[in-house]
Amino acid sequence: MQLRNQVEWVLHCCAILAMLPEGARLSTRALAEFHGVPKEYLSKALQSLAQVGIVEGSLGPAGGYRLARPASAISFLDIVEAVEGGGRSFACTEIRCNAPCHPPGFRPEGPCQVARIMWRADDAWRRELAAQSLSALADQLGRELPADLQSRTAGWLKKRISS
Amino acid sequence: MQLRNQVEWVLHCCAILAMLPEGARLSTRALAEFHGVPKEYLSKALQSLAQVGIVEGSLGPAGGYRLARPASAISFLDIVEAVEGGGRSFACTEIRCNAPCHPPGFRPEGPCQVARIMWRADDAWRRELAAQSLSALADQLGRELPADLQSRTAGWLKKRISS
DNA sequence: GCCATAATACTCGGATAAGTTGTGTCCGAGTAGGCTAGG
DNA sequence: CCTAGCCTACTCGGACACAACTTATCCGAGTATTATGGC
Repeated sequence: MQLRNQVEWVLHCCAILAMLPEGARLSTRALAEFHGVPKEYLSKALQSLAQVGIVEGSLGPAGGYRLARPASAISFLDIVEAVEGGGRSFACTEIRCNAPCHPPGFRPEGPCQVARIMWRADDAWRRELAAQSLSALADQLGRELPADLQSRTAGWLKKRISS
Repeated sequence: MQLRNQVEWVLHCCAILAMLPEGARLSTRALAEFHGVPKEYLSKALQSLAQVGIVEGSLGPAGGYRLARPASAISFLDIVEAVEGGGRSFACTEIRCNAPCHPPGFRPEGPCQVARIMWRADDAWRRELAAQSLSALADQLGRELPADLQSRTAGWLKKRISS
């Protein structure tokens, strides 16, 4: 059970976007260069974010992406689910109905006991991610990153910011 | 992020094994027929369980699998990790080091802030699964399953039990 | 100087393809219990 | 009745095949900004 690497990419991209000045945009190319990942594939991941309204793209030169809502209103879960899809990690196929000693077409009421436990763990995972906002990540990065690195990064970004 | 269907299969198999009388074995074929899944592929999953000592197989006729330790000492996490592997769901490739404004070969101290949050969610998932034992599942099944279904199942199993 | 047009830089979406993983099948080797035949 | 050898049923492990998914790459269409050229 592995998450795609796109998840890592967009989380870092969102972190960058969250630290940008209000309204500033960054192009897919700039984000891809900054993280050293293929531009066109990253673009697909960012499109997924745009589709669910986490991020907002604009066309033309000086176009690019910016957060569609304040970073405090975007959770890790929002981002992960945008890329990875919202389904549960455990899919119950109701194999308990296949027992040859059961009458054919038998359907027990209530969800499978095994699935219930797996889903509860899944919910715990989701709760944890839902509790983490992008702004909290940005704050933490601002606190933990060495000052010289922050200023060098800010300088590099300033050259690539559109509008 | 989907778990394999093998996970569902072995969880149900373990539930059956946990409800068997002390020392009784059940062959892969019986388990596969009971759940309506391909015998040979299920066999691979059971081998994974045997490798980590959750289950114990024996050769020859009247051979088959039984739990290698009491059901109360087997957690859902044990079973899931046996099949799915113990790695984390989020793999951090340290793309924060790729920024072109950083000195080449730059390695920050401490784990990536993004990864820390993802790993915390992962830990919550693991904790939840580790807290659920096989015996708890067996108890719940004994309580919730209609009595007639239980006796029909018990009768079917009795014919297939070895030794 | 002003407007129309062209060039540019970006997003969007589809097509394609290689690599990896999940899913399933097949078969031979090894092992242990049961059955049969010969003493 | 006893024992040796065969048969059967099972696990184990490897090899193989197919499908789905991941991870890209490429290209054309659409759009908005900028640059250019004619008036």
